[in-house]
Amino acid sequence: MAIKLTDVAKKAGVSVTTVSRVINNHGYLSDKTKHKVFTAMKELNYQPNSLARSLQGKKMKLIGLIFPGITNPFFAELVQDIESILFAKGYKVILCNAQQNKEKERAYLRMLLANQVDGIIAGAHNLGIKEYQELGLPIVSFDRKLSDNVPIVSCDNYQGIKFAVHDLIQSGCQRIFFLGNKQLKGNPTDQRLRAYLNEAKELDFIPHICSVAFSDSILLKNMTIHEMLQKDHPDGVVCTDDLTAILVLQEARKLGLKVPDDLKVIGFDGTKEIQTYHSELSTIAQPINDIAILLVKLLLQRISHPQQELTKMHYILPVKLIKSTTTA
Amino acid sequence: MAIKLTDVAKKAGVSVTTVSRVINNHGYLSDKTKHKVFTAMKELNYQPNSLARSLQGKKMKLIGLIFPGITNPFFAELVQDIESILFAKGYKVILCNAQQNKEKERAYLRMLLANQVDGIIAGAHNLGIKEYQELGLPIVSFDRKLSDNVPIVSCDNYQGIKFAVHDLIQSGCQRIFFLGNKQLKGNPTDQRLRAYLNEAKELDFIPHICSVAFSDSILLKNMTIHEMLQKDHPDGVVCTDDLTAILVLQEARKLGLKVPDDLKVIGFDGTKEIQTYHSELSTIAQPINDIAILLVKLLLQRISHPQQELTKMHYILPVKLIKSTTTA
DNA sequence: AAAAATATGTCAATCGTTTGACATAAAATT
DNA sequence: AATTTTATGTCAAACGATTGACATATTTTT
Repeated sequence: MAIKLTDVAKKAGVSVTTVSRVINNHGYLSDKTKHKVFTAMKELNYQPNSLARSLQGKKMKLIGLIFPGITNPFFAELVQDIESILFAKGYKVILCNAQQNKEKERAYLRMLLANQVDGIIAGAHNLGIKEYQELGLPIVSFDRKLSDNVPIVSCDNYQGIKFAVHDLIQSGCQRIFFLGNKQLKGNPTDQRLRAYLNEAKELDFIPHICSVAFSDSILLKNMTIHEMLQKDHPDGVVCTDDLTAILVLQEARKLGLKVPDDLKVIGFDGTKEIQTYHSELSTIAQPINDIAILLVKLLLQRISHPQQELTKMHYILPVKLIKSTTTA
Repeated sequence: MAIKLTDVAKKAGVSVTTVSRVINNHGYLSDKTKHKVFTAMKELNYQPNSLARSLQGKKMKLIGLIFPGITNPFFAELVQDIESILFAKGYKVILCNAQQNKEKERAYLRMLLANQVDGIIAGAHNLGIKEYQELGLPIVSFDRKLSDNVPIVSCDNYQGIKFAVHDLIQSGCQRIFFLGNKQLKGNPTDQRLRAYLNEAKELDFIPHICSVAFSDSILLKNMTIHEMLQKDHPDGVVCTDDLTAILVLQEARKLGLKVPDDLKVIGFDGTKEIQTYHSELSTIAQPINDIAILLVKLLLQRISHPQQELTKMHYILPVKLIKSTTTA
């Protein structure tokens, strides 16, 4: 059995109450006793049982992270940053890969509740608003509208696509396609398509939307991209994520199209990984680390002041154009 | 406050004991009562408090995953697979990004202990054997020797590099370099260098080792690779991971070397991501999903039969050569 | 009709920790 | 020397669920 409070008390020659008081710094305590207790704890390598503590009302210091998965480098970097920041603040993280699965996400929510997490950072959103509202837990959301009382953090999606379109225009493109999800669901990411359409009007070019969904298989995406390139002859493609942009580059190569001469491509996300291992790709970089910092900050605020009114519901962080050779 | 046992009992019109019995299927129970209780649980959306249950000695159904991080696609895919498999078996996962940090890893171990995890899957190894032995927890390890009583799962590292070398030889290479970690620490991955050296002897070529560490920065890696390509003029490079292989391809392009004509490159890992987004790269593919399945299977065995003697300490799974254009 | 099996309830202890109430003793302040 | 402050101890009740002991019905089987 693991070491417990009574063992520490015995070793230190004090009562359990005193040990507990030392740990929780509660009531009067002499330096001598504190020292005795701390050394006993060290010698026995004592770790208070989180479960028992939190039954008493103490916080579990546990956060649930719900994301579609971590194989997309964007989510991998975001989740890793969030975990690191939380760990530094003494929090632990339960990882939930919800994929595109409603039932799995619902099961995760129940499980997180049963495990007394202090809060949730949600970046996957297969469920309706209702199930999130009913939780009665501090939640913050990345890039999706979950419910009226859940703050959202996102990058400046509108400005990002505006940058992208302007970059292509300045590089001389005339047939600029939008490649991404075309469904508008009331989420911040809807601004990407909005920005594209507005800029088309503004800059007077004809909008062309080629629709691929996040959940489409690679084969399907490749097919769609192949058809677009072959039939519609775009000279510029704005992609709503970097991975899709790379598929475009690969299909272009197969078709013998020269990038950037025949075709210019720009992505979205700007992860370290893509910038390192696909350094040719121009992209719109989301400030991943800042997003992570803000998500954590807002969540911890909600946790420590649950009934405090939210002054701001939507936090928009700036994006950066990273120009490379695919739009040279 | 969350719904608890007493609330369910009241709603169902039975005693708490009965509700607990229904949940744990313990003792005599009529279908009628079971039904009453289950409907009450559903109506109230009741979730038993895991903490309280596991104070009673029930398992937390919680597993700690210790890995260097998840931004490397190999670990991302492995961790995601492990999580999915565990979730399907009713387990939850605490994510630990140990990086290259001894202290962080130690802190994670303490934390996992305090949170009463049922076991640990370890893929990061900054710590010595001792700290892992002292845990008194079921552990399984990926690719590293942790301790005499911790089973190891790894791919067939030796065969992998042997495949790689043979592939380069068959493609006509004569100056084949090994690019990776050259330190031997008693881990299964040591077999990679061993295989290279043995094959050099066997096939009668001069071994050249270019050392880059997993923890080196990208800049440093690039510099090392640049020098190797420029000074030593290899015509084939065996890399111990795909990401490094891609750096080689990028540096080669900068130097105007034609791949595969002037230089052939082969990687190691074979993640879905690299195969999709760097489909040009020849590589040795680890069976990631099978590794995940086996790690979980072994861990759950250790958890359910903790004192059962281990019949086998090292599980080696086969690798596959995936031939593409960088070794054409 | 008696015996056995099934079904439910009451009560209390337990898991490890926290915390308030209360007692008491030593040290510091008047 | 009297009073206040500081330091520690004892005791017991929580937190929410589990489970064994025991009692008492209600069914089912002989």
